[in-house]
Amino acid sequence: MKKKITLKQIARELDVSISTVSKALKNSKEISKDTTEKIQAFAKLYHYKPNNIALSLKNRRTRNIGVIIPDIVHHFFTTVFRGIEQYANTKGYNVIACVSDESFEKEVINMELLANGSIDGFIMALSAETQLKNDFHHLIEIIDQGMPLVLFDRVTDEVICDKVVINEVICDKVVINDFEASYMAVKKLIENGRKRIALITTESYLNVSEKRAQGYYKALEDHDLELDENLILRLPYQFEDETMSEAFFASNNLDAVLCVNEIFAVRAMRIAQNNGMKIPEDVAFIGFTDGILSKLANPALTSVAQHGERMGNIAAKMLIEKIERDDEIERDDEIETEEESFRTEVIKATLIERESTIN
Amino acid sequence: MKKKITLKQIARELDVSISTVSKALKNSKEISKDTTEKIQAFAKLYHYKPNNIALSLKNRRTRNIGVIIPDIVHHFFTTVFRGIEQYANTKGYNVIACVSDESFEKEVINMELLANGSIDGFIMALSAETQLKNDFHHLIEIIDQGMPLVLFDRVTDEVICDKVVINEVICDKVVINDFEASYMAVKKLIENGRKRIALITTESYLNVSEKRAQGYYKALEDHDLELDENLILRLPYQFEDETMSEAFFASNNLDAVLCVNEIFAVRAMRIAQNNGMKIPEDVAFIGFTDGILSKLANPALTSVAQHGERMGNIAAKMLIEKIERDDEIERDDEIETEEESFRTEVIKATLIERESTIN
DNA sequence: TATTAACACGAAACCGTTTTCGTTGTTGAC
DNA sequence: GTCAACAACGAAAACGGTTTCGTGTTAATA
Repeated sequence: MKKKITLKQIARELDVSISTVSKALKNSKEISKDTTEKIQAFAKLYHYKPNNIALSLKNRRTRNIGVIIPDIVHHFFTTVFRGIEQYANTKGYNVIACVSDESFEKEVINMELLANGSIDGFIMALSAETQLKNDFHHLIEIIDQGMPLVLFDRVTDEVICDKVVINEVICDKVVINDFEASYMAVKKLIENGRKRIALITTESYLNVSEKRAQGYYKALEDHDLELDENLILRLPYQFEDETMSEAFFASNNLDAVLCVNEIFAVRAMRIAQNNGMKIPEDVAFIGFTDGILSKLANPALTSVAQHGERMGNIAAKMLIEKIERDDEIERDDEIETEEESFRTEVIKATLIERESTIN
Repeated sequence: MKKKITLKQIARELDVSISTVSKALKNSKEISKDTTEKIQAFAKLYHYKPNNIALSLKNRRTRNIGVIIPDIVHHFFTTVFRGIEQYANTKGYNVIACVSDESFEKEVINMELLANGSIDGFIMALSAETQLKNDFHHLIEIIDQGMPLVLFDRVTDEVICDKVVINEVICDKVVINDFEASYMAVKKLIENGRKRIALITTESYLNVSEKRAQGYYKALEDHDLELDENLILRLPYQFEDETMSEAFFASNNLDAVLCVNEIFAVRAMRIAQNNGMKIPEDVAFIGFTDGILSKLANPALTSVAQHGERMGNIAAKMLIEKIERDDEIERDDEIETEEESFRTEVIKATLIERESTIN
């Protein structure tokens, strides 16, 4: 077992100084050709690689980015994660992953842990509990420390106070146009002749669910369909099948269902089928999150693609740009504080039509 | 924007030395009560937290563990990941995630990157390409450097040469009993009266698929069923639906199918159903990986649970134990080199019976 | 021949901690 | 009054690099 070799050891072995070794390995022209070759040969032989930790300390940059997501066994989040990882890797960054498990406390703890030097910036989606509590002090603190932060999907909303937008959490964001996507989906159903369109959603503190519900309301309204509260089913985020009663399908005479995620949709389809309904003849289904479930469901589910991978790419791009811009500013002696700007990138969702709506 | 405060700044501000601050914050009795209180109050006020990078450099321990998996948008791997993350967090470790994307090269690059000080140990599942090439020099190098390594699921096999076990990659491993699980699944089908049992698997370089195939062979043999090559379908890992021909189901008169993963199973079920076959009356299905697809398929899929979360827990436990044991040894002056021991932990898979086999 | 520039290298500071080993100043014992 | 013991603190090394700024040697120039 040979531990990794250091500059110091190379220096001692070749009887030169540490600085000489360091310079030689970077092909500095300060060092003679002979010495350089000798050192490089030796370094290669012993597989010398500079120690990342030492570099991080020196440069005050880790080339790590922290990603905090509510759940890892979750198609959409992993898709975003993949997008982040992909982009980050091409730029020479590593990803440190933490899972908040939908818990406020774990989110806070994880952030504090990572914020103490381990990473150069955060990309995260808020936990359900955080959204419920509406407590963002940990985010604000992070931002205050000058640590770049990008929120995606589950972001904080603008807080409007006396007609003034007071958005406490000022940072870059990446979202999809949930409202419009939902609106278009419902519009599509209406155009297909559906009249009794149900909505299956989560309890409403989840930001995205709420926006999707809003799109649903607006679409109904714009097409002169009455909003029937009986057609709206609000389920806990993690629910058991019994919660979704067959009665909902049997008694409501519904002919279409919009679900805020694909799991709800696939479960609902099963219950409807068991209830003797034909899909899409009797009832059409549209879900959100175009994941593997949508593709492999029977019938295949029409679904709103959220383009998670692209979202991840963009989030990573925004973060890394900010990190490297900060880097430059720090190097510049001229402290020309160009006003920081924060963007909210909106990705357009697209409806993938499959068997559950096409007849 | 206030950057994080350091010991040095506290020291300057309070007009004491850095060492005094450091000691005071750890309640060293070397420092007077007065000074200690003053320093702690100041530190608290400015939210002082020690810099992880500096600590890592000093302690030569990062409290990070590197996880390399072939794919992140993958139910089983994310389950394991969750298990790793869970356990690691309780022990104060963070997880750095890298995705090899089933590519040998990316696997090597990621490992080299992480191995230079960023982490204290690896947990990984081999990429498909790595298994195909049978090239493990990167693993051996890592082990040689004294970096703890735990393989899970996709592990290296023992290489047997002249009746001597030459397993080049000597490290801890966590696997499930693929052979037995497959055997039991087929046995169950046979006991249910199935006689023409098909196997849908991947191309055979994937270690686990091969073991599952072996279990299938053995079960047939032990129950005096002939092995019919026509009943075995080998598909590329990522395949299009067209590859899985309806002819396979139509012409083979089969009455049961064992699939090495749930995606294959769900797709196969669809094709069979489209072919007019009733599940489970005409044909029964069993898949591997008891994921969300199995639960939500229609009919629900009987599936071999691989207990990914437990696997992750155990892998993390094994790794962290090794890391901390190394730690102790390093601290010990007595260099009593107790022979290193490596374990292969086998997790027992369990068959979750659902509608696709029960009639 | 004296000056100087180029060359090749080393010393030391620095990143932010921890920790060992002094170094003071005070107190108590003899 | 001397000495040891102790309390309270600081200096410095170490972790593994990078980088600035010398410094000594040689060769070219005036």
